[in-house]
Amino acid sequence: MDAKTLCLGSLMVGDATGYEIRKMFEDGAFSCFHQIGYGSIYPALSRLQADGLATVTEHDQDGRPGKKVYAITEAGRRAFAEALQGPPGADSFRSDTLFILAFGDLLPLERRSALLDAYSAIHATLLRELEEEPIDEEQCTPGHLFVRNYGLTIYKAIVKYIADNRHLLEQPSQATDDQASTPTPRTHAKGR
Amino acid sequence: MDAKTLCLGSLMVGDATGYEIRKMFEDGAFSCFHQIGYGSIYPALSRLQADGLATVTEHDQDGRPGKKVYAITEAGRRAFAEALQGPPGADSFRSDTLFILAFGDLLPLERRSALLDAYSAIHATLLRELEEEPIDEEQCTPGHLFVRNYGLTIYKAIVKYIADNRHLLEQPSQATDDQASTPTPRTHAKGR
DNA sequence: GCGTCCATGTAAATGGTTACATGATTAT
DNA sequence: ATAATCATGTAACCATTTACATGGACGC
Repeated sequence: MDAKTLCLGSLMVGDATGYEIRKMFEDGAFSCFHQIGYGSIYPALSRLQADGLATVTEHDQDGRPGKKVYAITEAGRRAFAEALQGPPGADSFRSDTLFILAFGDLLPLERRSALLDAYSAIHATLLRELEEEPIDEEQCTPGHLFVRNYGLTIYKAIVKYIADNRHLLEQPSQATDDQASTPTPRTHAKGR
Repeated sequence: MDAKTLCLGSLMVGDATGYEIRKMFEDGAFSCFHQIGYGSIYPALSRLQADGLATVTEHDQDGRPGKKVYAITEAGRRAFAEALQGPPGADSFRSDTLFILAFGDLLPLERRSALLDAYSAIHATLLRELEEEPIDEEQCTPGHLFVRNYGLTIYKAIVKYIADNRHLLEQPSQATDDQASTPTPRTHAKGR
């Protein structure tokens, strides 16, 4: 899903500046399933405007760079509806933390604990932010509700999983507890 | 986390060809939290070899291109342990399906149902594959167990969430049930 | 016969992230 | 004072994805 469509989606919810759009993907409603930075947003908004899919209103503010509030046009709504038509691309999930944790036995115990703490904390924060985010009765569609609750549910499941299973990784047993620079070589399984 | 480190991780588990490494990220143990294609793997393996972090053994097979089995070296193990040291990058999750579903009220009912069915089915499949994947007693570390169970737990949570909440999106009530080319314009919230 | 699995690799294109450049206001 | 928030935009860099090129074996 390209940045243009993502921005159109934001504008479907309401008029916004580039700055506000990024916030929607950082904190807001969309944060759990897509993220984009300024580097994608501003060029996308320019193209949207050039293509007649959005309009701009400049609100000059003393000092600060003039706020550019974008609004979706009728053509923009059509283009968005059309973009929603095609078969969706596959989900993609990447987690360095989980990858590192998979090799936890190469790490000292404190580091394992620190990683687990941080990973739990970040999801607890995300959960809290989603919970606290006000739901605008007026324009909260069933779809928005569905994905919001989805986020809540998954974040909760993650926090719970870590609490319930961190003991698996926090047994001091493992190979080396000191940060040995020579990790114990294990015998490999024969190539299939 | 770059492709080189990812490949080293694969080789830590056991010797493998580029083809087999990709499978580990497509079906196997790592599939739930990182994915890479041939385009990243083969160049990475070449560089690994050039840097002395892996060795190759060519098993010529009649007809087919010679199988190149890579094995991690002692230097490779050290490099991998070091790569695990730094602070992990943030997780990244992207889902076109959830984004589309968030705007479900622009879609006809059948499409909403089809999307939900497909999304549930794919996670059910992923779940089954992870469950069926044999766990090699010998070399199954606590870390591997932790991330495997993590995958199982999350996939289960997703399938369950969809079953429990799809009704939110499957009410025929919504705006247009026929695929209207003019989606009902809603009044926007004032920009903040 | 046709499609899929095994198996490797390269090249181009796409597109996103990061860093840079700028600067006032507001809260601590 | 200092940090964070508001606010826009560009350019270089990096990396992944996609398409291409090749081809035998095996099951349907």
